[in-house]
Amino acid sequence: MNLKKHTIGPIRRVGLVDLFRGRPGRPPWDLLALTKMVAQPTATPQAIVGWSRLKSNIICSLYQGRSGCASHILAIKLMRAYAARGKPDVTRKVFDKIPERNNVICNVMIRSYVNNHFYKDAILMYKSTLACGVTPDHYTLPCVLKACSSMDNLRFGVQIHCPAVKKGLDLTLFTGNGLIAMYGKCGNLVEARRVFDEMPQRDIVSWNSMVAGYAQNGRFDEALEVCKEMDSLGVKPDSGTMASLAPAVTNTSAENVMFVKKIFSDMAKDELVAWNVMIAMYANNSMSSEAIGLYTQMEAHGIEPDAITIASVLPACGDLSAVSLGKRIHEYIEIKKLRPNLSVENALIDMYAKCGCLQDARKVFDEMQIKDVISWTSMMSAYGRSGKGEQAVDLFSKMQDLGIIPDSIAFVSILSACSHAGLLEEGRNYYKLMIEEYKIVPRLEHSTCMVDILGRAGKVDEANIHIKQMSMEPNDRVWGALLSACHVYNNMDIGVIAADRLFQLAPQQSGYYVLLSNIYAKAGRWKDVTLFRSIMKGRGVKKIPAVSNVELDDHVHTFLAGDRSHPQMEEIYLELDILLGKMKEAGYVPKTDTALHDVEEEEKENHLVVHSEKLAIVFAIINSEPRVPIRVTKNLRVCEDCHIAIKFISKITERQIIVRDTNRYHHFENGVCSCGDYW
DNA sequence: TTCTCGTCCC
Repeated sequence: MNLKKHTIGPIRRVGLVDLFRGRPGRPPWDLLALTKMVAQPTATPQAIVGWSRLKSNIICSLYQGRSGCASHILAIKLMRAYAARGKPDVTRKVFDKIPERNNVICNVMIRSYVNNHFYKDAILMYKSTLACGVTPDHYTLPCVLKACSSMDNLRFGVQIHCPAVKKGLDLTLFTGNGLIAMYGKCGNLVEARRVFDEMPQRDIVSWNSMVAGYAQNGRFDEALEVCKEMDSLGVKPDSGTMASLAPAVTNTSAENVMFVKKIFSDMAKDELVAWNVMIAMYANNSMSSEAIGLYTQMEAHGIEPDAITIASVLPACGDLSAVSLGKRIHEYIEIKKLRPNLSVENALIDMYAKCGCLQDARKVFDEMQIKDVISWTSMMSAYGRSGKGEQAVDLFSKMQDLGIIPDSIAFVSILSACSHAGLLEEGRNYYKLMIEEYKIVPRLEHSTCMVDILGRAGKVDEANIHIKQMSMEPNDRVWGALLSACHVYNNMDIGVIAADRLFQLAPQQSGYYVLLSNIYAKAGRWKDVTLFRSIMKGRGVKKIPAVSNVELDDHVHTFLAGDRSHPQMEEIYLELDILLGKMKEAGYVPKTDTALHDVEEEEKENHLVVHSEKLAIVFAIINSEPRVPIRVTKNLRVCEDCHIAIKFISKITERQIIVRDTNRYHHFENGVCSCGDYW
């Protein structure tokens, strides 16, 4: 519709109102059309402005000397239009001008507040309507209950329950569902279940609310149980069921993932939410390739991704260093104008950071109109992982200057940045600041960072003391950090203590056996190394196979150590041989003392040559244009020999090589690594 | 009218 046809000059305005007056019982059709247009998400700013100019007089005129159904219809439309555009304050202005209010108008006002997350105002409005003698009905209560659950306000929720029972509304579908959701969200699952059980009729939302209640409170088995109960009663789960279940299936068993996958596969694939939940579930269960695969399928299905899809799939791109897909998604965000959106932008920063594209991450960060503590944290950890501790420290003070309060995770980020950059004093200060200024109780993650900071700086004894002074029981990561320090600084005494604890806490983690074996290997105690290998075998511990990923043309290629399965393998090994020759000419000496096995030097050298990251890098060299940076992601820490070797490779081939291991980033360029050989 | 999905650290 063209706004020009509805000129909104003063003359026309009087005309409209006159038209209305002349036809009691019917609102002027073109005004209604205008209202509808303003309510559309596609309404232009001009339309809104035009409408605003109308609104100041229109309501007064409408109600002049009359009150009636027609005036109410128009007023309600106007209120809804403003609420839909996120302006509950303007809605309220319209509301205040209405002389006689019935419960429909009050309901609309309350809902405007709730839908715009103004929960306190919604509850205040509810109270004042009660005071005015307007009685709440089966439209009012679900809405007010939603406000209670969003605020975690169990006390007021219970106060709603009483009048609901008096009127028998608790047995109606919508109010009953609202009660279940409220009790569930507020953690009173017994009461939620009671309401659920007493409802004479239930629908899919009742079931979903019940599932959500258990899932949100960490009672995952019960959430799954309710799903199975539905199934046995022939109630078909829908996309809402999947969404409700989502909190229950992050970091969960393969079995649970399969369960949700089954629900998804039995369902019509036309609902965005279902896809979003599936993608998020894959991403949250370290199934990044599956997440990306499903995203591609979704596009093929013609379903348009929204901001939530994007925020769910980007971490998977980051995880696999799939930067070309990440960039494509970035373009999509710009095309669909999904920015500004905090979650999307924060996810973008993280994706670029994990792909080693610091500048791109920083660009997104700088362009953001509003930044929250997560944005700052993401950017700090981006610098941290790349060994740019000073920049992280710099950001931390800027964040403080802006009055943004760092939370527990922000401190994990900055501490971890300090550890990667070897900033011992800064790390100590931040730890102190966190406890003394911000009154944050240190979590295991903070201690892990502190042990890491102390340990990497060679203060192995002090790190050991830190562990002894912890108020919480140290976990395997804390001991693992200490063991790594012992490995770097050849501290066998403390290393054995740490390893001893680790073998109790995480007997299946091969990495720790390898570290301790390597400490023995460095000391030439091959008997102990052999002993450990037999202990590992005896306990059924398997070495996690080293895997390196490298992206080429939107496709992720995976290499195992000693891999010969890749179709281009012959070419890769040939090229590797040539490269090795050049490297040795340039002064490369394989560093063999960290190899686990007690074998002859030459044989050890062969083991090292075929480490997965070397294969991945050579593959990328063969298949990509000169000077294009190579990005490799590894599932374990990069070993000392590979680190030395890649420095040579970066110089010989004049390539930037960016390797991400489990701990951090290594930007290799012209024979130098960004970590300064400190990792 | 009611339910439900996303971002940072280890």
